[in-house]
Amino acid sequence: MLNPAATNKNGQIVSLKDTPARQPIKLQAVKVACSNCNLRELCMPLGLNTDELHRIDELVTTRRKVKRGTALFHDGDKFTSLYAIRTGFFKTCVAAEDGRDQVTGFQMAGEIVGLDGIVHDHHTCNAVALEDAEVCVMPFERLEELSREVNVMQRHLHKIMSREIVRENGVMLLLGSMRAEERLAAFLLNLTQRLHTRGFSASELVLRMTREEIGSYLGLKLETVSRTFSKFAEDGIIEVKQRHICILDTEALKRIATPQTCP
Amino acid sequence: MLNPAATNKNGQIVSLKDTPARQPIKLQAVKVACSNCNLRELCMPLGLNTDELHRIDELVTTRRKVKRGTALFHDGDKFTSLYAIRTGFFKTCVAAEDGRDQVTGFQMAGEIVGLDGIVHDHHTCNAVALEDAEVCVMPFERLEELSREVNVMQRHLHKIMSREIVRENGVMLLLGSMRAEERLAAFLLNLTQRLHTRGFSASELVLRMTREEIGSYLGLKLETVSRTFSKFAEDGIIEVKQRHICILDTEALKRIATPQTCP
DNA sequence: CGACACCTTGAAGAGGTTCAAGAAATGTGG
DNA sequence: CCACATTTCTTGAACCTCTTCAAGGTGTCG
Repeated sequence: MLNPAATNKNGQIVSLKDTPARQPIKLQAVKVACSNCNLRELCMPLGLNTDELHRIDELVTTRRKVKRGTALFHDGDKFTSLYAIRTGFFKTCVAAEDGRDQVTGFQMAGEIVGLDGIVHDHHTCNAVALEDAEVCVMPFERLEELSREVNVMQRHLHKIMSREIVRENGVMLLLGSMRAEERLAAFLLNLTQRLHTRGFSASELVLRMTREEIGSYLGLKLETVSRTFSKFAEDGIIEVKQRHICILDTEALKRIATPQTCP
Repeated sequence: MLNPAATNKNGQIVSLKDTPARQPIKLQAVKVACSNCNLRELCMPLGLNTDELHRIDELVTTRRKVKRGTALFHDGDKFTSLYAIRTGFFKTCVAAEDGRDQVTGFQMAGEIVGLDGIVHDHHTCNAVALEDAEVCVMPFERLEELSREVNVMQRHLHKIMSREIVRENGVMLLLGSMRAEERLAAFLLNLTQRLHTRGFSASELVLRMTREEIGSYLGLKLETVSRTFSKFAEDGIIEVKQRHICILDTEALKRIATPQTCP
């Protein structure tokens, strides 16, 4: 029903409903307008009136392209803006002094990164593109101004931050009390659910990250991730071909991710 | 130098610099005023002018007492307010369907709880007092109104949320990539540092939570927490008498919490 | 004083890690 | 476009950290 292959030639996730212009036009020449953006319902509040919509078009003045493997921002960078992901896929990670680092999240189109920077005026994590990406730059001062004047925008900003807090609570639950299979099952369900929201298949996906990155996020070693994938495949729950995953039995994944205490 | 026993008869942490009135006066009769509160510098932004200070006094209309072991709010409760802790000590925890629950944080005087509720208009975790406590109720609508009108307040609210996000990033690093001793060392250092900020000793503390709650927070079993305490004690790093902890060698704890890759 | 919650410690066991080797995919330069 | 280097993934075997199960000790509160 839904098209699992709604990606461009690089396999990137490009859009919710249609594909943006592919011609190599100068970006500066393209009018950046949230009011016309097909991702608006993911980044922006609903229920804006015409006037408010125009106000919001003043928020994003520039877009920025980020090449695969490079950082949108680094730990320590001055904080100036939040970023709404337009295309591509990111990871955020924090680094300990001894070099260990921990992936704290994976972000896809329509999601916001950069919230970590607000508190100290400097970022405290790295945001790295896992595939060529483009983000909408939202200067934070302008965002604050806007949310003083447009109530729904204010509430929206607060919800975005609260959502991130709640998401991290969930990750803490995962890291603190789940076993390897439960973690990976929960991870796959989370990814597919978010992809599904964006119009993709709920049963087929292409992982944008390595086993090591998945492991870091889930508090496991890459070998454990690989083994657990293999186990799921043996059990007929998923099909694995490198980064291509087919989910054959969603219910089984759900049972694994949220085990029921037998009554 | 600093008085580690700046607690009231119940061992509660009561204040930053002096002790509030102990007489059993009706709370409604006491004028609630942030401008006079000795914890203001912990909850509220600095650099408010006189006018802004008075505006802020309109924010907190009521205080609420929470008995030890009872909840300030539950998972599922309607979200109405944020709470600034005035006295006492809280834990927040999320519950999985199967009954497991995960402590997501411990909060002390001057800290804010309730941020999880914003995104869905309902709370998604429980906030439970670990000792008799009192909180300042900050109706969120009023807080939003205030932050529309007082810029420093707006920025402050954003920083509080961002700080929580950054804190949780740190916990994810801990849960995802540290070993038991590292976790407990980091935990002790974090607690004492926060207590120190509030005028208490940096080397002596009384734990407000059980070994099980510490374990839940750190992703360990209570036995492991207990054993690790014992190990630290054997090594002469701390002294443990039930919930009374004396830190004898802070540097050792730091070395354990952030191991250096030998050069 | 007795009941209850909390903490400590030991011994056995399991789940995940570490180390290692090889296979598959991907990227690079001639 | 192919050869080669590099990265990524898989799988096995030994090991280790933490958990589980169990028992006893300590402290607290009605």
